[in-house]
Amino acid sequence: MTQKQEQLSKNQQIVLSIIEKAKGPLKAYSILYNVQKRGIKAPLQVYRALEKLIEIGKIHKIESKNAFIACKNSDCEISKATAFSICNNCEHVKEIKNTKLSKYLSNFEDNSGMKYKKYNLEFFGLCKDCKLKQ
Amino acid sequence: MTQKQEQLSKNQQIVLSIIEKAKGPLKAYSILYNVQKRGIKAPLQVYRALEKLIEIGKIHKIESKNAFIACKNSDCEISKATAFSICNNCEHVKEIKNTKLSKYLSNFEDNSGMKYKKYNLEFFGLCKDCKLKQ
DNA sequence: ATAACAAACGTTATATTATAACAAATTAAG
DNA sequence: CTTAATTTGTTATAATATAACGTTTGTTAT
Repeated sequence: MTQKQEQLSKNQQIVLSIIEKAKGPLKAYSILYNVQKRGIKAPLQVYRALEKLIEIGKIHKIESKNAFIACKNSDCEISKATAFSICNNCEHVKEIKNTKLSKYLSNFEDNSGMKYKKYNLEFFGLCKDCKLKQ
Repeated sequence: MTQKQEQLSKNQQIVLSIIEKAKGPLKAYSILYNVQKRGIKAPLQVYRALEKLIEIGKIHKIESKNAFIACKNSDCEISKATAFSICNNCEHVKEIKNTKLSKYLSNFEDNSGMKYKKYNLEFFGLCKDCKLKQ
């Protein structure tokens, strides 16, 4: 009856719920500030939860922002392949769910014939709202 | 006779030459350590040079590593569109120069019809050498 | 040449992001 | 139960990056 560990620990649940409620990506120390009333006192407790949540694909790190966002993409295979659009003006971040793109990148071979299972792609531009306003 | 500023400043030259000589991406503080004999004493002097060099496309930042690498890709238009392969084992980083890929990504439209001029893509895997050794 | 402006510099201090190290508590599985 | 693995709590500190200030240098137009 070997059962995969599916249950998140208390700290992991707390951190995940904050990130899922947020409208956009959150920084680690902003998460820390938000969870101090719930008993998490130290950065490391947050970073440990983040690490685990990334590992199991519940959240992603936006590298260019050092911020963390919930995964909205049910079929991203344990977060190995991620793509985001980032607005240069309002900083809005959206995960891109596009089968053609992910297939293209997963099958991409570089000039030496090498393939890569894991990638992270960040697009930058103006989101629709910001484009209109300018 | 309006002339574009092409000449790099002293600090910019120093920082660039260190990065160009390196085999792989360098961290800011490692650059700082390397240039202290040449009169650059403070982090900010390095970061300012890095910022400028990125702006003019001479170097790129590898976001997942917080490290900086010289641009080998003469036609990457002022560093707006970058792609790298990163070895998970030996940490070797290579800029990917692939016209099909860059065209594909530059022309990519997300599900809302939005296009992006700027992107950064980081592929992760095992480089050839590391693959053989395992 | 020189005034006016922009870019780069030097310096100190500090903010932000992330991990090391260690012991205790909790949880899962045999 | 008990062993192993994971998670926790805690303190300290490492690594990465920017703010704010005044000065110096370089460029452009007159």
